[in-house]
Amino acid sequence: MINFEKLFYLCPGSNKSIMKKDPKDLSTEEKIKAAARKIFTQKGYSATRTRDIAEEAGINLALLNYYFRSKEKLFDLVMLENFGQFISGVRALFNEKDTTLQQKIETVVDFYITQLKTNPDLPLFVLTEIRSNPKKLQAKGFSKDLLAQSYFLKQLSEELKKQKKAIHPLHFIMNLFAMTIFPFISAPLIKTMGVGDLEFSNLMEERRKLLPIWIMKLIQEP
Amino acid sequence: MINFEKLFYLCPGSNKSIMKKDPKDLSTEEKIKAAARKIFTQKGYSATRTRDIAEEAGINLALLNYYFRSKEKLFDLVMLENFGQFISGVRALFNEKDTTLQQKIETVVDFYITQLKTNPDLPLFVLTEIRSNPKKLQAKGFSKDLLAQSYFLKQLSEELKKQKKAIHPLHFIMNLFAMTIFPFISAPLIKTMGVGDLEFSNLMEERRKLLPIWIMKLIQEP
DNA sequence: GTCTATAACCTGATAGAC
DNA sequence: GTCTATCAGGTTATAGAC
Repeated sequence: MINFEKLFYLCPGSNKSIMKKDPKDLSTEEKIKAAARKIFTQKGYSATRTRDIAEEAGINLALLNYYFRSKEKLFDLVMLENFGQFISGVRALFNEKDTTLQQKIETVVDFYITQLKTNPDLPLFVLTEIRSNPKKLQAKGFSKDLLAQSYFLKQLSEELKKQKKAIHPLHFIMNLFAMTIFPFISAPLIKTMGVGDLEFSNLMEERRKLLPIWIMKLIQEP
Repeated sequence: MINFEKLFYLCPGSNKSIMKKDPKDLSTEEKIKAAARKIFTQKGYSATRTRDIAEEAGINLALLNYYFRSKEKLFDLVMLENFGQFISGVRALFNEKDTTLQQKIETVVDFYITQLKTNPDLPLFVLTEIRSNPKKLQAKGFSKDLLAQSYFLKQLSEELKKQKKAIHPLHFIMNLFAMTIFPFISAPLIKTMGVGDLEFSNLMEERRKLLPIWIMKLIQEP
């Protein structure tokens, strides 16, 4: 077993990164940020009105500007934290030296499924905002060597070489994230086809165990 | 080989469903619709200003309301066409009686990869709008029996039974669409990691061949 | 720090001339 | 059918009292 818990604490804005507090104990600033986070993530930048955030936070509209100056500044803050929560936790994991490839895959699947069960709106938010503003990625220090220099990629490449597979390792990384994240993104569609909330949740629990097996099988078998 | 081309013609709004015309030959109404389609799909409902659509169409703002009465009416039109393009084509395919499971999977992969190469913004648009307005789905006649009653599901279930796998068939359908669509959704992220446009395109071509093999392997092997 | 009131701006929609 | 000019409504941001 590896340091699974650690991932959560690495995520800025994670539920687990702050001690749980009674909403009444949060400072006004924190209340606004929490409300903004919730509504921005759900509806995106343009569809969110600062009035809604103020109401959700239980404070006055003017206070929002008092603390954060503008809607955009507040958004940038939330956006960076959401993005961090979505991806930064993986950075540390990718460079663990003392875990196998399979263990890393198990951890990624486990981490995201847990994360997305409580925060299903995150991927659509992150992907939409990245598309409409790719610059802010690099500002966050996100660059090509996050993956390229990672120990994870090294392990994966070696495994592929061992199997004599001349397939780009990126294919398997895409498969990993696709199979893990996509079901949550398309949940509204899946639920339209007669899958209830409980059944959906159960399916995701099954995937927690199935995905690592499947992904390893694609990597290892001829 | 099956009727692959047919799928395109079943898609309202598909590039292939209209003869290609010089933009100058399009009627004003068509020009507005095309512009609206482009900008709505790229930026979503709220972030789109009717002024932008008018400019893109090369006409005046007032004309937009003259032809379509309101922003929302225009959007609904585009939304239904986009949604149709994204999913309706599959309906017919799912009920072909004379193709094998594997052939259907090959066709779905082929269809979506071709579709998404020219229209990569479609999935994020469709998924975002479905989440914020699930009702419009049923209005379009989309219901649980699209999949539940399909011949595709029947074939898949039988194959699983033959392999004595007690795994919900939905898992494999999720895998199919996830592995096909997700790479396009996350393209901006992938390109940040040093993958150029050409390399990305090549990777997708490789997936056209690899995905059916992988998906069948997961279904068939123990 | 927090509120009310209001300024400044933006956006969708329409009136009316051509 | 197409345009210019403008209205009506809503949104962000600020001024100023407490």
